Amino acid sequence: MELLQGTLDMLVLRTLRAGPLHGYGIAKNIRSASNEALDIEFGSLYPALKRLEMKGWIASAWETSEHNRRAKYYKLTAAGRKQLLREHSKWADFVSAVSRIMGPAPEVKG
Amino acid sequence: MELLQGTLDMLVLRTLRAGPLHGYGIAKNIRSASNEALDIEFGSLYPALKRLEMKGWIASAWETSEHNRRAKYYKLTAAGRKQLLREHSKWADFVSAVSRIMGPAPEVKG
DNA sequence: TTCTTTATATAGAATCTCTTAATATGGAAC
DNA sequence: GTTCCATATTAAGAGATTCTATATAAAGAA
Repeated sequence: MELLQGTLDMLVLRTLRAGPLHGYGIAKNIRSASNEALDIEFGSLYPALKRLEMKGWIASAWETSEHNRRAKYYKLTAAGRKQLLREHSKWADFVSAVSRIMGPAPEVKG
Repeated sequence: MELLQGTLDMLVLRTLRAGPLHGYGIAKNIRSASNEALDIEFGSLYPALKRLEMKGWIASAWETSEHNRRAKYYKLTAAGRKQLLREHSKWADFVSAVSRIMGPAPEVKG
């Protein structure tokens, strides 16, 4: 599923709240946590991780993965934690505003 | 407020469901219907209207507005109505998937 | 005649996501 | 040993949408 622009960063930060994880793991985590509804493309994810690190919201370190491969582990910084709160709150406001206009979702068609 | 990419078209279609309206009116309508939360920029709206018309989801005609000015009135086509259903349903699915991951919105800070 | 509101349009920048492809290694299967 | 699959990262380029800024124009009020 294509993501709406702007949600990826938030989803990544939220996923890292549970602890450090490498890129591949983040993507798998989001995918399974959403019941396969959200499929993160690596071509979107890695630029996003770079972005988030440049902004100081996550920090990275090379380590060995649980499958004995080298992998870059990312973890939330204190600033990232605050950013996550801001983004979550903003997202909730946005969804609420859009829902006010859209009304109840249409019936699922056979 | 910045819109998430992809929601503008849906909001426009939804607004036109109530009847034909010109661009300026659509923007004002969305703004007030969202309690001033969603502020549509004209630089986003007019390209969107062009896009929607090219796709056959809306049709336009020049008329005289309620303030006696020339204005281009847009109305939903049958295809636009179907498209609106699709987009609304997809939006609901997306919000549901993201919410599953994000959990409850954070408390509002003073 | 000046200001505010109504009304449309376009160019260009900024941003994000997606497609595609390249690279590399560990472990299992054969 | 070598082939295949899952794991893991990276980068280039395209595509799409939104935003900033600007130009134009006319009705009506002051």
